[in-house]
This record gives sequence, structure tokens and C-alpha cells, in this order.
Amino acid sequence: MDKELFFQKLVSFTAAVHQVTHDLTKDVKTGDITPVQYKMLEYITVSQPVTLSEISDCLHMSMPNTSRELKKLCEKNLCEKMTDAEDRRKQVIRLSADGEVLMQLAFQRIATLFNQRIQETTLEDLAELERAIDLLSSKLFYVNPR
Amino acid sequence: MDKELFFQKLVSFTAAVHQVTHDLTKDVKTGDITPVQYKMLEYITVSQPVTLSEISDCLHMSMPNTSRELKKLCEKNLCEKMTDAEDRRKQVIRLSADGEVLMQLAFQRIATLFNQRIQETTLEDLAELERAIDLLSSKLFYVNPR
DNA sequence: TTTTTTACTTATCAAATGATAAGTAGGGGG
DNA sequence: CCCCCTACTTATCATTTGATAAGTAAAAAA
Repeated sequence: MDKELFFQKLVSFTAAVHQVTHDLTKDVKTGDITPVQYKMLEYITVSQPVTLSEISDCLHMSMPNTSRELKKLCEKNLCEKMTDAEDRRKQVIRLSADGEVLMQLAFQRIATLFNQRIQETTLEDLAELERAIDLLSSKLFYVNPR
Repeated sequence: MDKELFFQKLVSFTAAVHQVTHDLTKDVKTGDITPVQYKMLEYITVSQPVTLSEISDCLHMSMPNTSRELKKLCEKNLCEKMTDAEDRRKQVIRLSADGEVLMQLAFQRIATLFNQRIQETTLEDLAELERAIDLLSSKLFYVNPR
């Protein structure tokens, strides 16, 4: 097996993933979200409830910047922040009702676009796609805790 | 098969790809390249020779911004621009010798990091990974021409 | 109880990126 | 030759993002 070619493929693949997701999220402009803010919402959506430190760690953003952007999201009524009852230094962060709606829409949009791409795909192929994603997630694209 | 879950997986997967590639490229700081400039270099590397319009189209950047960033790359001696002999409005863009070296290093870095991740992977698993990438590339993460 | 550490905030600055207007110069009809 | 279109450039501006210093308040350690 040609490893050189394999890594070339990997690079092209990651570039393609970037471009496709870029195309997707650039239209999720409901409520004037910046790209970084969208990423934060995405992370909160799949991981809520979260703390500010967790967002900062996982998205590789500094605490001050994370705090600032989250504040904007709260001002747009997309997130809610609450002081943790057990450790009052911490902030428990969740999507607000508006935020849930927005992300629901965003996910639907993604689903729609991907559905267009898989409409000619058989169920078996779909299952294979899922296995491919699982495999790549576990072997290559897992996120290192630091 | 649960489509809802499938799309959830897709979103998590794309987010993971973003994070991993972010971790990779943030260290390719040789020559103070910005993220956008790195993406341009990556595109030029796999597609050279290219024109400015092609970069602009494929990376979804406006012509003025593409022109500006390419100029910076040329000033850093990473790219070379030549007027097309057949159509003198066009610019033929290639990596310079320095640019080739830089991207070689970048790709090696990527290879190193991914090698760490696959060192315990058998050859059969590797082949399966490659098939997974091929499948996802062809079915989901292909780039639409516009 | 004092000190240190953790979690987060506020303020400020610089750099990167995106958007737009207004150009230049070459190519291709008519 | 004149007009229009294409490919690209230059200049300018607003916004986004990243980085750093200096704070507050609570928890944990000493």
C-alpha cells in the first residue's frame, strides 16, 4: 500500500470536508451568527450542558475570547448561562429555546443537503457510509484531550 | 436505520475533522502563514498550475481578496506568478522552490501525526480506512462546481 | 485564616478576513 | 476601430478573530 498516496488522499479529503461544510454553514445566517459563534452553538448543541472552560478547551479558543463570544450569543438570546449550584465559579451553559430552534433549522438544512447527495444511495450503502464514518472517527479524526 | 442519528454523526464527524486539521495546520507556522494562505498553498499544491480565478472559485474567496493574499504569498517567495502566454489576462500560478519545500514539510507533518494515530492499525484496517475515505469522498464530501 | 489556584470577566490592541468601489489591460465580437 | 466582457489589481473599510493584561469571586490548599 502506498502511504504517500494515502496521505495525499487524506489531505484532499479534509480539504473537501472543509469546503462542503463551509458551503453548508454559510447559509445558516439566521440571526447573524459568525462562523466561530456557529461552531460554539454546534458544540453546545451536542454537548450541553457545558461550561465555558469546556468550550474553550474543545474549540481551542482562549477563555477571554470564548467569554466574549458567548456573551454575544446570550445577548442574541441563543444561549443561557447559569451559575453552577455546586461550584459557583462555574457557568452552566445551555441553548435557549430560540437557540434550539435555530440549531434545529441548521441541522435540517444540513440533512437536506446531504439527503440530496444520498438520494440515489441504497440502504446498504448508507449503512456502509455510517460504518466508514465510525471507522474514520475512531481511528483518525478523534480529538485529543490536552 | 435512524437518519436523525446519522446526521448527528455527520455533524460530529465534520466538527472533529475541523478540529484535527486545525491542530495540524496551526503548527505549520514556518514562514508565518495565515490559515487562509495555508489553504491557498494546499490548493495550489494539489492543483498547480492554477489561475487566480480558480483559487477564488474553489476556495470561495472574492477576487480582490484572493489577489491580495496571493500577492503576500509571492512576496514571501512561496509562489510564482506568470502571465499566461495564450491569454495574457490570465496568471499562471505555481509553487516556488521554497513553496515546494514548505508544503513538503507540511505534508510530512500531517503524515507524522496521522502515522501516530495509525501505528497500531493493521494493514487490512488501513486498506479499509482508505476505502472509507474513498466512499465518503465520492458520496458525501465532493465539491460542487458552480 | 491566609494563600493559592481555578473559573471566568472586562478591556484593549493587532492582525486576519470579508466586502465593495474603482480602476487597468487584454480578448473577442461587431 | 469601437464596444463589451473577462481577468485581475489596488485601495479602502468594517467586521471578525486572536492575543494579552488586569481584574473579580469562589474553591481548595496551606
